[in-house]
Amino acid sequence: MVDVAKHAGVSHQSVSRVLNTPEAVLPDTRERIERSMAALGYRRNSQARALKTQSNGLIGVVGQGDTDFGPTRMTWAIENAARERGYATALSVVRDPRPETIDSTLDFFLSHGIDGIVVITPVPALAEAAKQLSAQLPLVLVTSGLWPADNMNVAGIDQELGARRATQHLIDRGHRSIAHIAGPMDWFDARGRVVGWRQALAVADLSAPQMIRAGGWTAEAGYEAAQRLLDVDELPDAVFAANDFIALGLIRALQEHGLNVPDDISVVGFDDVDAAGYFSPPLTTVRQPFEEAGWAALELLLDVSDGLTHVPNFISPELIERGSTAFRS
Amino acid sequence: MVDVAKHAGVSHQSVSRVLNTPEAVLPDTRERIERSMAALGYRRNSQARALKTQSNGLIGVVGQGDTDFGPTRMTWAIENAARERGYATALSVVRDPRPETIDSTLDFFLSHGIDGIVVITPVPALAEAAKQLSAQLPLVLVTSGLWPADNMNVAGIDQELGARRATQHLIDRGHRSIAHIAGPMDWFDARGRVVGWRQALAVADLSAPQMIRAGGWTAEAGYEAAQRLLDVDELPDAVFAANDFIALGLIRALQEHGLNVPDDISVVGFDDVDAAGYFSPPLTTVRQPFEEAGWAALELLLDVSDGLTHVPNFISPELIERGSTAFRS
DNA sequence: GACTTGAGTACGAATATAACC
DNA sequence: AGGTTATATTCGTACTCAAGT
Repeated sequence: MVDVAKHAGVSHQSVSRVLNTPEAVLPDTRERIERSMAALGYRRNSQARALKTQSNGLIGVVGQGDTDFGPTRMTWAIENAARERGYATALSVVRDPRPETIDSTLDFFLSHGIDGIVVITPVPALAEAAKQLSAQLPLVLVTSGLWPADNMNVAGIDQELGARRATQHLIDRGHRSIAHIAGPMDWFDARGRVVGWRQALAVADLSAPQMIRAGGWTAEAGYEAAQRLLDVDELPDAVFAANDFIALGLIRALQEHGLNVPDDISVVGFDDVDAAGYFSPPLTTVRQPFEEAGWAALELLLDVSDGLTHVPNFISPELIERGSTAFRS
Repeated sequence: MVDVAKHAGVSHQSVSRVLNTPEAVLPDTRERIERSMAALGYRRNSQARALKTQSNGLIGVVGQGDTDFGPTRMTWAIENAARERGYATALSVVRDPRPETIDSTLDFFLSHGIDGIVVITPVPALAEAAKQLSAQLPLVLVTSGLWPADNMNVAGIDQELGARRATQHLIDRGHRSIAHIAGPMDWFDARGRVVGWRQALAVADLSAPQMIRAGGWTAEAGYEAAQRLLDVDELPDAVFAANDFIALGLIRALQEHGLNVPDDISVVGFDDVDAAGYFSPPLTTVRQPFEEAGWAALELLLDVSDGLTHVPNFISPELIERGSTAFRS
């Protein structure tokens, strides 16, 4: 910056002004300075700027787990939104949800001078840790509507609504006995989907026949859970699976039992993963609007940084009908 | 830091020494300073540190595209390796590979004071842009072995070897006519797998019957490509699909044509996605060691930062045998 | 002389205050 | 006086160099 000032024959203060309040500099002076900047290939040092302004244009995203579909997509969406707004995105993945691991992760972020954090928190452990941190810096939680938002800023996708839509879709097709294979119940998403399923059944005056808990979000867990579903005497008309991969494992188990999907039993998934349209049969599922939710989370974070408060913002998912659901004969 | 110094009754320089060269300070002085730090809840300001040291502990990872399996997993793996080494990971996703988009992305990174960049570059466009940048800061390319590594530091997974193993697996089971559905040919990975396939066939003295090009990495693209495969008179014994989702679309198309997998035709995929074991039939595929490759990339980057040069490091993938391949009757 | 500590300054941009026309 | 530009100082850390034991 001093170099530029020297080159343009002005003081470094004028150069700074061109960068920050260009309207307070005479057009010809400004132009001369701008030419000098271009000539010297000047680029503003972000470290020095960060030191002075107490802000380095870095947003942290804390995620969990490996390659779970939802969190991954959400991370990408937030990165996209952040970049549009001129922020870089720092990533931190919590591999195992023990308190000390989480603390060290958040601490790691804190010590790297982050302007704000978006915590994608599928499980309570992360949410609790985030709660403590929210006193220290702007923080937004991305999770389902189930989290008791006491003083926390939350954005996300309305899991209950998605589950209601999935269940209602089955009800509309004449199914009366609609089971649910839930995801890992420590996940907010899993709980939200259970609640939505129950709500839809209650509104239609149907009882909730069975709920099987899958041990994970994978096809393997779905397959295993399906074995337990098949163990009972009376099979349901339809099953709402907590995600697409669980649905995939379920379908496989059903087929191995000589059951046809959707003729004997309808199946709905959740997520709309890329391959869902090419399962056998193509899977009816619920698509989550991650891009939109990512935007919402970032806007919320920026508002929080500015000291504004906000109402939680939950985006609505959409049902995608394919071949795994049919009218009950 | 001055506060800590005042509290401990020493100069700020001694405090700095405790942080950077603790052995150069007397144990009791050090202890007193450490107590003061704890008492005041002192934490070192990373912005100021970055300004002085010209390094802020930030590694950039530039990725491409949306949620393609490989790049995503690789990103996660690098983040993991970086954190173990004390670096934060900044993420930047290039959505469309036009030169100006790429330049602005890399520029964005540069202006955020990054110590080094890992570019996960599946396509030439990104690789070219990265090449120019490598003069300005430590940079490592993650890609397949196909990239002509002229002066570039490259790490990755050996795509050709993986493809050879997949093809050899089919050859070992008595297949003689082994087709390939390739991924998008602008991807290095896609090209590497084609080369590996051809190599294995050549070694076994078999001709390469057909290569169909899929328009993407999705099941949809695989399904569409399979239609073209089925259009010709003579069907192959087996198909090596460029990834698992293409294989999924292919299998679906084959089944719609009344063909049984693996009895009529064997199929091998690539990636070993979570659901692969629950396709119908469970998919034989090639598993890529992303964690290991992520480590390799980061180590390479740190070496490059230290001015060392390195030989390219390509990790070997592994074949996972499941039910989609059988011996030729 | 070996070792420990302190004073002073640089990093590069932002800004309050003063000087200029 | 009002609009521009310049001077001087600040942010928090690291590090050189000198002083003290």
